[in-house]
This record gives sequence, structure tokens and C-alpha cells, in this order.
Amino acid sequence: MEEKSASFGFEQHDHNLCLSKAIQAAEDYCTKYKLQFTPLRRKVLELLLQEHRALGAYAILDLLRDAGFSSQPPVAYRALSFLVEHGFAHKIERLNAFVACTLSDTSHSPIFMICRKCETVVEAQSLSSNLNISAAAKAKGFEVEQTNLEAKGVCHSCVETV
Amino acid sequence: MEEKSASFGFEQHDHNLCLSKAIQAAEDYCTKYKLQFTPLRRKVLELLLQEHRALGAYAILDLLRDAGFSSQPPVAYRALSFLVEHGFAHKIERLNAFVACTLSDTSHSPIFMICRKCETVVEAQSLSSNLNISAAAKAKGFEVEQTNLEAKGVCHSCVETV
DNA sequence: AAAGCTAATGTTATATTATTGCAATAGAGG
DNA sequence: CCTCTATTGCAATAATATAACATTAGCTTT
Ligand SMILES: [Zn+2]
Ligand SMILES: [Zn+2]
Ligand SMILES: [Zn+2]
Ligand SMILES: [Zn+2]
Repeated sequence: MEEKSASFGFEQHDHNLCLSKAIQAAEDYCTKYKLQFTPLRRKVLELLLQEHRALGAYAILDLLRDAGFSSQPPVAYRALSFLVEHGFAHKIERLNAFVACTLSDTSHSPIFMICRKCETVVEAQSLSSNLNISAAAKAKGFEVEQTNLEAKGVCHSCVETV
Repeated sequence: MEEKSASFGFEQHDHNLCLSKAIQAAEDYCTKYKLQFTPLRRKVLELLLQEHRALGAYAILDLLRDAGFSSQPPVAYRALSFLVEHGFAHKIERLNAFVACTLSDTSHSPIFMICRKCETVVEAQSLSSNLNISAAAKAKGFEVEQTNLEAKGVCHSCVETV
């Protein structure tokens, strides 16, 4: 009874599994590092994991209200800060929105592919590109601490549609 | 009487020349493509070129007021849109701010190195990294249209200071 | 030059995104 | 249970950005 209806990585996959694994991983990480994976934080991560799209803070706030939490901006922003800080989510700067992390590896330099039609956000691990960047930077005497690459384009599903 | 006091590319350089060249290039480009390089647009580009730092729209607005222009938000945002659209400036998403383009090549995929201490923003041309990204994307069936890489770190001058 | 058209700018209002400061509450640790 | 700290709730406001419409400037055509 495997469900593979949701799209991810621009591919079909078992999204229920995808979601529960990510939650479990976050829980394990928090236990290990004595972080508080509170109901609020868990809920926000779940909301982000529902879809492989970036959600704005105020969209999350609406969903939190539905779930019985407070719906004041700081509530969402603080939970999101926690999730981003510990690598459970990322901020997509060009959308002012947040997406759940889909890579198990903590503290990575992600590449995001953002479909401008369906707004799906897929995260990939940076390949050698990161090395090139560091090299280019080093040549200019710059110490890279964190990189963020956001690619806008059209995904497989959308490229065929008008 | 060469002046090399300003830092750029984390290096000393003749900033007056740097500025006037960029203005001239923009002027030439606009003439060629019949774009209106109006006093307002020129002024905003000049303001961005003053420093190799990203300026927020409202900072620009303050400077515009000093220069006798209107200081309502749309004035700055429209001029910035024009400059960004035609490649004379870029938006630094993680700063919600704008920086003058320092590369002559029109329509490129820039890399920005942002010093978190002095806030200098240096633009570099992407090397082979772009190819890697497109390759990674293609593997996922994604058509890259535009990429933006922002690296946070510490520049040469600041790395030595506490 | 005058009229007509289009692009750019001015202006007002409002939408969207994000933070500050403080009070109340929940959870960890003794 | 008590204390301390982290988290959440809440109110106000800051910072960033856009929409809608009026006015002006710069061309084009007559
Ligand atoms: Zn999934
Ligand atoms: Zn799509
Ligand atoms: Zn310069
Ligand atoms: Zn610096």
C-alpha cells in the first residue's frame, strides 16, 4: 500500500514516509543535543514538511491558528529561527519563505531549485561548486562561512505546460 | 595623483575611475538600446556606486531626498527595478538591499561575497560552478533560468580584526 | 509649434515581512 | 516542591515592498 502521489525532487515518492522520517530525525537530533523539540516547533516543521514548497511566515501563522496555537508573528518567526538554526529548515531568501530540509546531513551548503510556475522547491547538495566558490573567494582574500544558491527556473512537470 | 583609498574586490583601487566608468558604461548601454537613463536613475546608480556595499531602498530614499528628489518608496523601487532589470545593479536577497554591478558583461550569474563585519559586497563571475548547477538540475529535470549565489563570510581586512 | 501618445515620476495609501519588549507559562534541574 | 531558564503569548511597531492613480516629461505626428 505504498503511496507515491506527491512530487519531490521533481519525482514521485512516498511522502508520508518522507515526512515521518524527517520528524523522527529532528526528534533524534534534539534528544542528542538536548534541544527542546516542543509541540510548537514540531508543528511548524510538520507544516513545512506537508509540501515541498516554501511557506511564508504569515502562511504558517494561519495554519498555526487553525491548530490552536497563538497566531502572533513572533510565534512563527521564533519557531522558524529554531528550525533554521539547527538545520531542520532553510529560508529561501528570494521568496521570503521557508522550506523543510530534505537532507539528513546537518550543516550543509544547499542549492535550491525553485520552480516559478508551481513553486516547488527542491533542495540539492552542492557538488564541487562549493569548492570553486571557496577558491574564487580565497583568491580575493575572503573566508566563506556559508553559501546559499537559489536557482529559479521551471521544473520537469511545468516545462511541458504552457 | 591617483587615488587608491577605497577597497574593492577586497583590494585597493581607483574608486573614482571605477565609478565614472560604470556610469559611462550604463549611459552607453542605454543609448544603444534606446533606454532612458534619466537623472533619477543616474542618481540612484551613482549612490550605489559610491560604496561597494549594498544599500537598502529606504537608505537610498534618504539620499534621494538630500539630492532633491521625491522620497516616496516607489521612486526608489522603480529606479532600482530599472537598474536591476538592465544589469546595472543586483539585489542581495539576504540583505534586502541593492549593489551596483561591477562587471561589464551584461546578463551574468553573479556570485556575491558579503562580509558580515564591514558589509562590503564583492561581486565575482561564476566559474564552472554554474555548469555544475545546471548539470545537477538537469539530472532532476529542472531548467535553470537564473542563479544567484550569496556567500556570507569575512573579508581580508576584517579577518584579522577581532 | 500644437496635439496626441507613451514613459517616467510624484503622491497617497496600503500590503507584506519582521522585530522589540515585556508578561505569562512550561520545562529542566536540584 | 522550588528555582531557574527557556519558551510561548501578546501588543506594539519597524522595515520592506507594492497598488492605484494623478501629474509631468519626452517623444511622434501633424
Ligand atoms: Zn516528500
Ligand atoms: Zn513546477
Ligand atoms: Zn570602486
Ligand atoms: Zn569586511
